[in-house]
Amino acid sequence: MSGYVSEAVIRRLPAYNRHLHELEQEGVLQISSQELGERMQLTPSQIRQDINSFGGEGRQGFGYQVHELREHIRKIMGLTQRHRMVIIGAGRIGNAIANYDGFDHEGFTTVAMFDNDPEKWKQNGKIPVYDVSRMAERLPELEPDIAVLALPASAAQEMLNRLYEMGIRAVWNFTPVDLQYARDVAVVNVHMSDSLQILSYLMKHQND
Amino acid sequence: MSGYVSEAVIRRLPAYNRHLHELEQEGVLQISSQELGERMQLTPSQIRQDINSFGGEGRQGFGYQVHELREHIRKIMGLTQRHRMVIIGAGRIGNAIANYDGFDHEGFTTVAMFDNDPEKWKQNGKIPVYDVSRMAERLPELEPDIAVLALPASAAQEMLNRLYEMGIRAVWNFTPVDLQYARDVAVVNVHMSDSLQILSYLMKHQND
DNA sequence: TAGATTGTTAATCGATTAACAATC
DNA sequence: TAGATTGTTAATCGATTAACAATC
Repeated sequence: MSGYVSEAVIRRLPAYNRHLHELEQEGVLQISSQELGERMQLTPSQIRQDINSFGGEGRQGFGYQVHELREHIRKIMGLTQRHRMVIIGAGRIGNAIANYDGFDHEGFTTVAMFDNDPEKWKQNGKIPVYDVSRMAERLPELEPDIAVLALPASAAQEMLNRLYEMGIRAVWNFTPVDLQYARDVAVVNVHMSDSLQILSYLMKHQND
Repeated sequence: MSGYVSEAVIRRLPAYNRHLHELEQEGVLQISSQELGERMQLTPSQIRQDINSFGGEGRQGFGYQVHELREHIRKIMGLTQRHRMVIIGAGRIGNAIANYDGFDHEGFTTVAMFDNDPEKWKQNGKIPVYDVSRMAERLPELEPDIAVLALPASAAQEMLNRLYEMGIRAVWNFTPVDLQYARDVAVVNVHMSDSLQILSYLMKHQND
């Protein structure tokens, strides 16, 4: 039965999606919680708990239909519809995201970028780069549902506030800032420095 | 007393470091678990439990010395020493990492990149790009302690194996692959697609 | 049907929060 | 000293694991 999906499960959903996709490509049609667990390094018990919590269905004695289960996951994750992203900041990170084909392939299209440097106001491959001060005019026609923050940390919070006023309710944050936001906004952080610091910690404590 | 530091605490360490750094820059000398908790969106209780678990010390009636606490955290995270990184893959992601000044500033220097495209075997700003097939010859003089995987997913696992043979014991993985590795290797993943998919999930379930 | 594996309840484990005595 | 806030123990909460009856 599909009830409350815990944060812990939500964080694992992309891994389920990824592993089931791999299985599909290998031509595997059906898999038990035992086998999937070995692959994903989770216990069979946890696999079954997880799948039940988000309403996936298996068949006693057989296991789970790979394709059916993946489609169910894609549906509840909102991956069956396309998303339109605007990237705020056309620096290294902004451009790396804009040019990474993978996201487009997974349903996330970058429709425009914004920067305050006039040098950058030009077509960048398929993606136009606009003046960030003209964002309010541009957004209605662009119809983005996600904004990507790839600008200096010092400008991040105020930009989020502006984006909120313009109707943006989902933000993918690449700045090393813990943003403050209303409860009706979804924010996911990619704190790369944090992740590198964790690696440093693990290196130092490998033998503990 | 400094005992076992849980995974959950390790994941929060970079945020402590970041917030204490901000406080230092604001000229704040001392802070209570109450105030720090408000800032970091954690309960005072958790702050005290966390700090005690990694051996930080406060003073009853006063709170924690900001600078002293941060230095303690930097020390146990291994951030007081420099790290030398090699980036495997000189594509968009590899270059974005190489050229992001922030990491260098925090003690992580990129000493070289490797790629299999001869077009890219040249000096890239301050960073040389070498032939990936010559990695074994190059690594001894470069003395890296971290390898960054920024190459196609299909090549990631084998590259990790090769790097292990060459003595690398810390890997920062940007490929969308769950790698298999020996217990004496530290691996931290930056699964950007996963993070974007989680955003998609949150957008869809904002009103649940 | 018999065997396998799910769905689900119960037990365990770990992390967070609460409470308060210790002490600066 | 009195007030404030830590350090630490106990209580609670949530997530993971184990167990097993249901059932394909």
